[in-house]
Amino acid sequence: MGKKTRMTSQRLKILEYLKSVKTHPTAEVVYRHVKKDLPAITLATVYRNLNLLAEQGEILKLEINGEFHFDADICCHQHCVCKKCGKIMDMFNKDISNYIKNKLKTRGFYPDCVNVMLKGLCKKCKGGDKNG
Amino acid sequence: MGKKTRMTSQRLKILEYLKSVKTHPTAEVVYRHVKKDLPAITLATVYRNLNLLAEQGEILKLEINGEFHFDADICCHQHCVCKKCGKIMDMFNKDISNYIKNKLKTRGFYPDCVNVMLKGLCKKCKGGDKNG
DNA sequence: CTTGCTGCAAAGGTTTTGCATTGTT
DNA sequence: AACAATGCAAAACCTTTGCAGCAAG
Repeated sequence: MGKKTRMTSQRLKILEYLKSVKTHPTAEVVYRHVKKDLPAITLATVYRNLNLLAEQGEILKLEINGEFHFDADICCHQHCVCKKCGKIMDMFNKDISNYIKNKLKTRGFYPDCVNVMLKGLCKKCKGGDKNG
Repeated sequence: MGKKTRMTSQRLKILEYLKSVKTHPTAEVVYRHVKKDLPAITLATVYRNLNLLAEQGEILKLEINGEFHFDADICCHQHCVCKKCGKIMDMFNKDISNYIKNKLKTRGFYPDCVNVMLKGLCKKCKGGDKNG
């Protein structure tokens, strides 16, 4: 049985904000937005809630370029990260995730989550990149 | 054309060490091992070299649990990370990588690297985990 | 010789933590 | 009334950077 938790205004706002965007924000960005409605909130509280929500499986915690990013979309999808501008894009390809799960003859590993991350260039950066 | 670099004893040792192990060490771990042969080397030098080698595509830089890990095996493979003990295992499944590459109809993203990471429990931790 | 690389030390940035207080349940 | 969660401040942590001297080419 999971640890007992309480629903606070802070936690609710953080989750609502995350669910309202598709941008995979960092804790700092979540903090800046949530602070508009809850001026007294601190970054520490944001971190604590994001980590707790991630532990509970309510949100995803992604590691990108040395920072944690958070995503309220916990359905199977992939992430594309532009090496130049840092933009993070979602890619919804059920086939890929299903294929990986079916292929999993890992003999000795029991996965509960499959993370697919593509690094490269977005359309805009590819277009302007005459050297790459 | 790539930036001009020099092969130093430090860089060579770091690369040799990475190629000799299958453990995906952090910079700190690389530092501790390389220091045995090069007592004067500093952590800063290790970081600089690891980042340089990664930029040149000679090694992989992985983000796992808030730290960077390095891997001299640049062939297509996947990583399994145990959520309990932190162990990182390789999984060599050419099919998965090929499948992803073939499926990539990303319309507006130009990937040059596909990163597949599985999180879950290793055999040992699964065995001893009566609550999971 | 040139200039890329090193060691050293210090700084930078993100994330976590201790503690007294607050607020859910 | 319990005790989970908060705000505040400080710490912890990993990684990067400035600089003067060193060394690979």
